[in-house]
Amino acid sequence: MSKYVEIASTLRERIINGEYIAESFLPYHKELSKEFKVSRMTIQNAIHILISEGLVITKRGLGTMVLKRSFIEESISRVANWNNITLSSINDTNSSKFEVLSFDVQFPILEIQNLLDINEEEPVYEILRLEDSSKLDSKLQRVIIPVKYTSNLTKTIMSDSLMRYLIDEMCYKIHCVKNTFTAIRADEKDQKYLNCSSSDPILKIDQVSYCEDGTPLFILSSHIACESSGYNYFQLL
Amino acid sequence: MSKYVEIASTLRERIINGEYIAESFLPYHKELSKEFKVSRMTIQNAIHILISEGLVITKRGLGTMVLKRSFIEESISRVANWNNITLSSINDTNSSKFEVLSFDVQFPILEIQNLLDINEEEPVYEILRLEDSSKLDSKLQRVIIPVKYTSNLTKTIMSDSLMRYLIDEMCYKIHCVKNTFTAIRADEKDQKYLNCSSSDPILKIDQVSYCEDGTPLFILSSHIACESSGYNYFQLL
DNA sequence: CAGTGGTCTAGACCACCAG
DNA sequence: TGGTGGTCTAGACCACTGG
Repeated sequence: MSKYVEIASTLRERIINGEYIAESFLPYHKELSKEFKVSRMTIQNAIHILISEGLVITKRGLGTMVLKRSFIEESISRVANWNNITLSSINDTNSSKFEVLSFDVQFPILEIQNLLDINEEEPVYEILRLEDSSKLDSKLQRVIIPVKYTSNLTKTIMSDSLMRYLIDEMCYKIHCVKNTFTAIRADEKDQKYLNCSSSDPILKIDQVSYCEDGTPLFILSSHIACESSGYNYFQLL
Repeated sequence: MSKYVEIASTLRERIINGEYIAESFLPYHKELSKEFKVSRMTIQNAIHILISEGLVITKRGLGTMVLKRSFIEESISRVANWNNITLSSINDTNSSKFEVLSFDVQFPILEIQNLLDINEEEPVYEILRLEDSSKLDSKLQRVIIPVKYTSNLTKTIMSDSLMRYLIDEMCYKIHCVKNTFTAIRADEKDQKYLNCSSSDPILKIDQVSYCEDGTPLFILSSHIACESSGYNYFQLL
C-alpha cells in the first residue's frame, strides 16, 4: 500500500478516536512530514483523502481543521463538482421557475433548530413554492433558511434558483448535500397544488445543504406526485 | 487559476468536443507535459480531476482512456470511498440478511438489455428477495445481473450482501452507482411481503451499479413501505 | 512579519502492460 | 524489454492568515 494511503488511514483513526479533537487543528504539514518521515507532498496527498471524505478542511495560512459533523454521515451524497461550479444534484435545477405561494419569517420549531444547528431565537425564512407546472412533473417545495445567512431574501430570488443565488451572489460554498427520501400519501396542499387525490403516493425529498465547515445552510423539502401525472418521475425500471 | 485546473478544463473540452475520442487513449503524460510545458506531476493533477468527474480512467502500463458514458450522467451519485472499501450507499448494507423468494435465470427484456448494455441472448439472474423483516423497515428487492459476470451465483450469496460478494470475492471495482427514486402504490407482492394495503405508498429505489470502465454490472430495485410500518423510513423533516 | 497550505519542478524508482 | 502511470522526494515560490 502506498504511503499516503496509510498515512491517511492513521490520521483518520486518530480523528475517529478523538485523538485529534473536532473543531481544532491537525499538526501542520511540516510536523507530520517529520513524524512520518516523508515529504510534504506525501502528507498533502494523505490529507486530500481526508478532505474528500469530509473529515477535515484546510485553509491557507491557517491549517487543517477537523470537522464537527464528520465521520457520522455515511449516507451523505456529495455535490458534484463540475467545472468548478458546485451544483445541487436533484432539486433546485437551472431552468425551472417557481411560483411563490407563501413567504414568511418565523421562529423555528425544535426539529428545525436541530437540523439547522440554530436556537429558538434565530428567525428563519419559510417559503412555500410551486415549480412551474407546465411540465408534467411539478414539485411543491418548502424552503427553510435562517435569516442570519441571507437577510435580504426576496420573492424574486425564491422564484428562481435559491442554490444559484447562494453560490453566485452570496458566495457560499456548498460542500455537501444530504438527501433523504420517503413515500407519503398526498396531503391537502399536495392535492390542491399538484392536482392529485388523497390516495396518490407522493415522493418526498428532504435536502439539507452544508457549507465547507459543516454548518447547515438551509433545508429544502420537495413533494413530487409521481403517478397522478401519469408519469413516473424518477422511474427507471 | 492554477495550471492544473486550466489544463483539466482544456482536456475536458477536448473530450466533450470529441477531439479525444471515447474508448481511445489520451496523449501520454510525457506528451501532455511537453504540450503544456509543465511537469508531469501537474499533468497528473489535471487528470485526477477528470478521473473524479468520471470522464476518464487510467491504467498503469496502458494509458488514460476516455470513457463512453462519461459526461452525460449528471445525476450520478458516486460511491463513497471509505477506508479503501467501496460500499453501496443505500440498499445493500452490511448487516442485513435476506430471505430469497425466487431465484431464476432468464433472457432479458429490452428495457433490461438497454440498462445493462447486453443483448437478448445473454441470460441474466433474476432474484426476488426480502430483507429480514424483524426490523420495521423491511425491503423487497429485485436483483438482475448478467450470468456472464458471475456464473456461480447462489441463493446463499443472495441472502447476504451481493455488493460485498462482487467486490470482495469477484474483485469487481464499483466506480459509481446511479439511484432513481419513485413513489408508487403497493402492488400485489408488496402487499403480500411488506404487509401493507393497496393504497399504501411505496418508496421505490432503482439502482444501477457501474464498473470503473463504465460497464453496467447489475440492477437492484427496492420497494420500501414507509407508512404501513408506522415508521417513515427515510423521514427527516 | 513568520508560518501556513497550494502549487510546481526535475528527477527518481516502481508496478504494470504490451509485444 | 521499453513505455506507461503511480508514487515519492527535496526544494522552491506563492497567496493567505494571524499577530
